[in-house]
Amino acid sequence: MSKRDEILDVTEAMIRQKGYNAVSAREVATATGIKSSSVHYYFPNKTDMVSAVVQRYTENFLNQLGKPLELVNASGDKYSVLEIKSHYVSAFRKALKRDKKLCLCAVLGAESGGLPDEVSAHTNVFFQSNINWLVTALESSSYQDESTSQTLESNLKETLTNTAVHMLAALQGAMIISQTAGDQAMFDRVANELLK
Amino acid sequence: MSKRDEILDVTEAMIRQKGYNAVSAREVATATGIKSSSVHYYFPNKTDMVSAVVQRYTENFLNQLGKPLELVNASGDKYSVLEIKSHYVSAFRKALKRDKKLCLCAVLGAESGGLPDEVSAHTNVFFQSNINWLVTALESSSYQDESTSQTLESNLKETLTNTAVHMLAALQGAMIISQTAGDQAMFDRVANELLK
DNA sequence: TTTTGTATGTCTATCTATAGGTAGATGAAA
DNA sequence: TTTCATCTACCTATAGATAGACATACAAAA
Repeated sequence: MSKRDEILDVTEAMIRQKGYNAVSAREVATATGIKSSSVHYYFPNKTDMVSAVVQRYTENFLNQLGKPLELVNASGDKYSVLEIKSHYVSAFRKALKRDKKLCLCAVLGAESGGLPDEVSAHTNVFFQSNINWLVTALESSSYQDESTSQTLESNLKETLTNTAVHMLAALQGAMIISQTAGDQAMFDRVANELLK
Repeated sequence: MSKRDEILDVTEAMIRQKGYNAVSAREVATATGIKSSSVHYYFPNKTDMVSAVVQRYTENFLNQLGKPLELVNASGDKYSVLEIKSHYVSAFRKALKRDKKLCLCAVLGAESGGLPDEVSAHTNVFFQSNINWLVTALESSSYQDESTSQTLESNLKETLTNTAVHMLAALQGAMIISQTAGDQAMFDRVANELLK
């Protein structure tokens, strides 16, 4: 792995654990076996560095989700609404349980009032992309789903957006509460509610 | 108002906007018209200061909610489940719309991995108290509510805890997304979903 | 083939600003 | 005359950032 990528990895992990302002170039440098001036060689300043982290994180996360219109299960059938939700919840569950850390953008979003504009803008992109992904995925499934056939089509997108924002918000909040309580079962309570 | 309270006010506001590590004693001092050494007169160190902020915040928040077993509406009737939920959602809506700031504990929870233990412990108390409040309030209403009569009583508390954690998580997440997006309507989308 | 040039990645050393915190003087109030 | 609340002055550590030296590697020119 390139040094640049190592720096991004370390920075991401540290921010997810402690927040933007608790991470310094020196600390990142030490953890990657170089000096802080070498960190500045790759990223002229902290804003650039963290912006790169957020962009890469967003990309990776969306890749992990896959294309919202190409989700098929083991039998080759298009995902149902419930399967989409379950798939989406799993992405966050993994992030929490595998890395034992919050979502990067939950942390940055919480601090967003004190971040460089560029960083909070990228954080917002993460949120908006997630909402888009969910709406797109749910939309394609909803047309095949009888339960929504009563809904006027003009309102469908609005309704799905509400669902999407709700899911994203609940999952972000669940990770925060779960981590603060030191109890992963808190996350599962929310995850289960979302799949009811 | 006492200088001590002024310091707590300013500190709370600043943390809610920018996070724990973006707030310094000097900044707090300047905003309250004193010197940083005077801040240390009231609070020997930052951990003490922020712990006091969190405790006061939790107290105030619970006071604002009222006693969970004494909630009555205009007609003098005990709150229904929906009324309880609506009452609870309103408490956060106020915090967001009046102060234009996140919940203090959403911010601290997100940073909790990098906070002094004492501070994150107090943050956790906020979360647990909220969950308790909701479970207690919902419990008293659920006994009167037909829709839950099928539920086995032994499972009721578990079920209500799931609902409570879910609501808290969704509201915290909604505030974060809303603030990052600079769009309060995001919060309302979630609030409406929770009251469906 | 040797030399020279240029880019890459790293370092040491350093700057300025700010952080958290302390010591101890001072003046007003009880 | 002691307590309270404030100040000035200061300390040490760390933050973000920069300048410029140095080594290596590889490519073009002599």
